[in-house]
Amino acid sequence: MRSAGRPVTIDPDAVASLALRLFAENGYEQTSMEDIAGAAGIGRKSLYRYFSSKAELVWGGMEPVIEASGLALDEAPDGREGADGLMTGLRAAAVAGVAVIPDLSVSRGRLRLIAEYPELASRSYDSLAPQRERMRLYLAGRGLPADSAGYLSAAYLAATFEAWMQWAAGTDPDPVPYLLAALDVLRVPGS
Amino acid sequence: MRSAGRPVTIDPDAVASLALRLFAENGYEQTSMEDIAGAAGIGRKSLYRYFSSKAELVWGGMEPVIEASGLALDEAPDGREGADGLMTGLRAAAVAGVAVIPDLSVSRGRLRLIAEYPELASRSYDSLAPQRERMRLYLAGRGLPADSAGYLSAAYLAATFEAWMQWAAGTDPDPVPYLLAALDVLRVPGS
DNA sequence: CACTTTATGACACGCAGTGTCATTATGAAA
DNA sequence: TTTCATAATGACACTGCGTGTCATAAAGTG
Repeated sequence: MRSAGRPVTIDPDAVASLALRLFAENGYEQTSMEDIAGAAGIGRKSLYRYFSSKAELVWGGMEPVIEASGLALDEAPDGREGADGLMTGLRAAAVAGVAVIPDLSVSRGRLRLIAEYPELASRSYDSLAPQRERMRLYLAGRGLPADSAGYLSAAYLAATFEAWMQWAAGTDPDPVPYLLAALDVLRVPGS
Repeated sequence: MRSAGRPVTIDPDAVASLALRLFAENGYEQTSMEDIAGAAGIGRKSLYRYFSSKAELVWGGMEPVIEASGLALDEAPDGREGADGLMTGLRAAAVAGVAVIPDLSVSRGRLRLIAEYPELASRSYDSLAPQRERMRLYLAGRGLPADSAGYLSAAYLAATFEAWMQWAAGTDPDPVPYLLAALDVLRVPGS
């Protein structure tokens, strides 16, 4: 319900896109927030209003993917289906993220940047934390012991993240085979 | 072969121990590097000579554990033993780290601090990177396809890290059962 | 007693991230 | 049109991490 006030004039997507280009050209660490703000024609403080951190400029674009993956979990059948059913749910969640990516080459650029700078890669732990919790609840809600659910969701996220990294490093158009191969290293305990 | 020069007067272990105490008392972010240096009776620059970052004060103490785990991999039998043999190697590596910990309660303190501050937890990705690479080579050197080795080592580290977190959150003296339970979510693909 | 080596810390700098506050642009109401 | 409320904007200042430089002090060696 916006009724009054100055409307938004900054396009966050355009700014993130610009930042990504600057990072690719001059390097992530060599590009300061002030550089980005200057190139975008806005002030540094305004930049921080849309992106809470420098890393957010890179990771922000991955959020729809993560969100879609979480939604797929919620929509999975909620009966007790056993270990095979759980693995099917994990596969569905992993693959669901791919569908919402408008331009795979942009995501590849993001992920390559993340792979190149440890500072960005380590942020995967934070960026994927909500998804880890969601996965944990999904598994625990289907009969998996609480501790196993925690271990499996942690392993799931690490494996799928590695799959995305592997895909980004190459030139294959489709990330799905990478994701499915990554899930092959997982196992639902007690089955 | 040190022949001349002023000998070391700073005890890094004592400084890290002091820092850990300050972090626990006043909070990690509320304790600046200058606070720590002041409490230790040294200068800020000298503090940085022994610890390359604030996080290093916390994570540094975990390095012997990680190193011991890596050594266990090198010492594992190097024949082609199949999937069961590989899992045995992983278990040996995970458990080997426990043996070198002089005082479990200190490690518990470290890990609780890491669990409390996302900034520290996300650093696990960097701190465990050498171990991830070692594990990858171990697996790839025993017949596992290169991509599977990458996925499995990523999942292994995430699961065992989560196991350490779970152990640290509780009061059980022995972390080994947590580690073994975590490895139950892993699987050697193609078997 | 020189001499060499090395720890030490004072000083300064760049940059991330945060807070405050005055200014400006806009739509809505009078 | 004028006034008013809303919200974006950016100027300024500040804390703290991490880095670099450089002069000084404390030891062992010849």
